Amino acid sequence: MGHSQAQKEANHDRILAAAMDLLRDKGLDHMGVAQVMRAAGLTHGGFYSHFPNREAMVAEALRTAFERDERRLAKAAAKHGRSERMGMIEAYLSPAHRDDPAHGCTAAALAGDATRADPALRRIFTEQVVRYRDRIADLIPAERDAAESHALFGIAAMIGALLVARAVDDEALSDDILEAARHHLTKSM
Amino acid sequence: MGHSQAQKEANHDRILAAAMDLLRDKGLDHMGVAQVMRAAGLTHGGFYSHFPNREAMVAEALRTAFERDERRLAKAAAKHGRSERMGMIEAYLSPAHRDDPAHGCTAAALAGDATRADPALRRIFTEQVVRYRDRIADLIPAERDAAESHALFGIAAMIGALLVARAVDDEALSDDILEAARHHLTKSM
DNA sequence: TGTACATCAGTGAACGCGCGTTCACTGATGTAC
DNA sequence: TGTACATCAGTGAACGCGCGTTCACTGATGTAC
Repeated sequence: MGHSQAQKEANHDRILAAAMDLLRDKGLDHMGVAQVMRAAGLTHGGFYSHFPNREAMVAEALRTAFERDERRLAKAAAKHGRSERMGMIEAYLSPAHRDDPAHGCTAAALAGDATRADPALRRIFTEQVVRYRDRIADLIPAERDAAESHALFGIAAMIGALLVARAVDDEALSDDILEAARHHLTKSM
Repeated sequence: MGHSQAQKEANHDRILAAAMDLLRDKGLDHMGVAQVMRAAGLTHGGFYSHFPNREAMVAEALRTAFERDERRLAKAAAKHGRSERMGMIEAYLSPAHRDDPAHGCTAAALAGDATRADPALRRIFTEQVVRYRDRIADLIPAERDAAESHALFGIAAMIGALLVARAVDDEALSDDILEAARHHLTKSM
């Protein structure tokens, strides 16, 4: 009830934060407007003074989530070193990351949905893949083409491993998948 | 308009075939009962003389789709040989496979959805991953544990590559992803 | 072999529910005097 | 500095649409005589 510019901005941030978590947790299709607003502590009607429609919120949440993931990677990548790269792989393919999709890699959480998503969302997803490729290729000591190829493979393999590890309902098997991916990726990097 | 046991069985098969295609094409959540029935040349009301509910159809379609994928792999795996294995990887990671999900690998088509699916469906998915692991490990000349680890990594990497290649809206980039995965996987196999 | 009858696969209208969106209303905020 | 007024973020009921499910009905199939 009532409002102020500062309040509105703060609420917008809370809505967006809720949207990002639900996006990664429930997927593109299963995050409802009312659910997001409830998670942000508001009622669903007020949604439309923050976004023109659901689609716009999803797009902004996706873009913002990618920006933050990207910034995190950039920060980690700043301190180069082979052991750093290994550490990133270990962290990405950890049970902790598998078990907390809501706060994990957005690209992995949405890779499955992206195929069938609106063109606008696929565009955002694609741009992020490109950024990841470039950023990771920078870390690989090889000719540019080889480095980019290596990076693309690494991205695909890590996302695939995380996805399948999450899809499977047998924890031991899921651990095996992560372990296998950690083993083979750290070996080839 | 009338019926016969033979007709019903034939219709059941057509419904199931339509369901499998739509399952892989649209995903677990976007295949509608009416849509499946229309694709099978029937009206939606008759659905319930074939299945108790939507969930049962999805489960049967998923099981059947996996059985067929599995049989195809078994047949291909029968003729062993290193070049055969390479051929399987090449085919799996081909643009043709990427561009025709409706008739492609069911596990890849549904890896994203499986995470958030009903327990019953996750069970089916998991059992298929296990079968793939065992079947593929049989082809790898190494100690059993190493072979299974290699198989799990290969499965995850191939699914991941296909998924990301499908998600991306830039064909050149998508081709690069497939190419990178083919390169690195055939090298390590 | 022909005839009357029961069965049930398939039809299409209707129902209920969830969800995105709209809308009349509210009350605190911020502004004009 | 105080007072009257306009704005608009947020509320909660209501609407429309899609989709899974139900149901009364149909007519060819298959059976009983």
